Amino acid sequence: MNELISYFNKYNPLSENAINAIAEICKSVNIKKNQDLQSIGHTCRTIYFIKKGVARIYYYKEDIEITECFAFENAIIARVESLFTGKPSRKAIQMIEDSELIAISSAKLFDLYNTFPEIERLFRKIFESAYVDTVNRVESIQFHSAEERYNALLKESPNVLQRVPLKYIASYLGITQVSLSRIRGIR
Amino acid sequence: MNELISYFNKYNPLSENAINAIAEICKSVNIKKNQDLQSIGHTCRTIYFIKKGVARIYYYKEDIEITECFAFENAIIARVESLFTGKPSRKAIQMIEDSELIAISSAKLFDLYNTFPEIERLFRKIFESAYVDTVNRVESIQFHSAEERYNALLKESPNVLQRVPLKYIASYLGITQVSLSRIRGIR
DNA sequence: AATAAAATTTAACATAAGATAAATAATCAG
DNA sequence: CTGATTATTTATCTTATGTTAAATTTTATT
Repeated sequence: MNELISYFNKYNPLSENAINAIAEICKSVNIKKNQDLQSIGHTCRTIYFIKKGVARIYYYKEDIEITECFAFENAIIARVESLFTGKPSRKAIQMIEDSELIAISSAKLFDLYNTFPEIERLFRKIFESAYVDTVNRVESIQFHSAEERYNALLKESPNVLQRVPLKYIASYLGITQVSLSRIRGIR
Repeated sequence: MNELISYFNKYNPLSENAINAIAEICKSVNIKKNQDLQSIGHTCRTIYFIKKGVARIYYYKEDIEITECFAFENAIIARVESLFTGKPSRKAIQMIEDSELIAISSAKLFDLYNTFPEIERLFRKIFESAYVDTVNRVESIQFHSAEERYNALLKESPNVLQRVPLKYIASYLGITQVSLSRIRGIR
C-alpha cells in the first residue's frame, strides 16, 4: 500500500482513518503478460493502481485494434467513459508485462465518498488532473504531426520503446505501423 | 439563476442553503459579439455558465488560431487546463454572439467545497462528465476522417452552422478552411 | 538449436488533406 | 446604398500518411 499512499499524497493527503477505509476496499491482483485485466463489454467497476507493469486501454474501430493510452508504474488506470456513465465499456485494459496491481472497487469507493469527504476530494483531484492530461492530448493529436507526436512520446516516456511493442505505439499515435516505421527510419 | 439551478439538477441537486451560497458568488456578465471573455496569458479564475450566446475557446499554434471547443446555452465553460493547475492559460474564451453569462469565482467556489460537500460533489460530477466528453473527442479526432467529424458535429449541434463561422469550425475539426470547404462542396 | 509465429521494415502506389493564390460571396461601417 | 473588409469557395500543386504486399528481423515454442 505504500506506493498507493505516496501517490495519494501527491494529490490530497488523507487522514489515517481514511487510509484504513480505502485499504479495506483494496485487493491485490497479479496479471500475466498480455492478459486482459478488464474485457470489452463489461461496465468498469474497478479502478486500478499499477505497482508493477505496463497497461494499455484498447478498443476496436472496425476490426482494427486501437490503443487509447498507456499507463506505467505508480499510476491509476480506469475506463472512465464507463466508470462515470455506468455504461458498458467498448474498451479493454490489457497488461503488457507481468504486473502487480491494486484493485479498488468503484462502488465501495463511491460509498466512502459519503463518509470521507477527503476521499471524494482526493479522487476529484486525481481525475481533474487526468482530465487536464486528456485536454492536452487532444491538442497534441490535432495539431502536431505524427513525427512530432512520436518524439513527444519518447520524451515523456523514454522507456516506452523498451516496454511496449511498436504496433501499439502506432495506433496510440493515430498512425499505421507502416507510417511509424517510416518515421523511425528517417533518423 | 433558474437555468443554472436546472443545470445543476441534472448532475447533483443542491439543498437550498447550498444554492444560496452559490448565488452569492455569482455575477452576471454581458459580452458583445466577438469580444474575449477571458484573454490569453491570464490564469483561469472564473467558471462561466452560458445563459445566452455561443462561446469558443481558442489559442494559437505558431500564429495560426485554433478553436479548441464551442459551448452553447445552458453549458459551463472554463479553461480547465489552467483552472486545475493554477498555471496561466495559453487559451482565450471568446463570445461569438452577444451573450449573457453567469460568472462563478473559482476561488470562492473552492472555498464553498469546504463547507458544502454537496457542492464539491456537484462540480466533481460536472467535470467528470466533461472529462468523458474529452475522452470521446480524442477518439473522434484520432480515428474518424475530417468528413466524418464534420457530419458528427452537424448531428450533435445542428445549429452550429448558423451560429459559428466556418473558419472556426475548420480548426475545431482539425483541418484548414480550404479542406472544410472541399468537404462541404461534395454534397 | 530449429522451426514457426509474430513484429517490424521496406517498397510501390493511392489518396486525403495542406499550402498558396485567386475568385466570389457575404458582412460591415460610414 | 456603396465601398471596404472579411469569409468562403475554387483551382492547382505538394506532401504526409494510408494501403497492400513482400522481405526481414525478432521472439516464442518444441
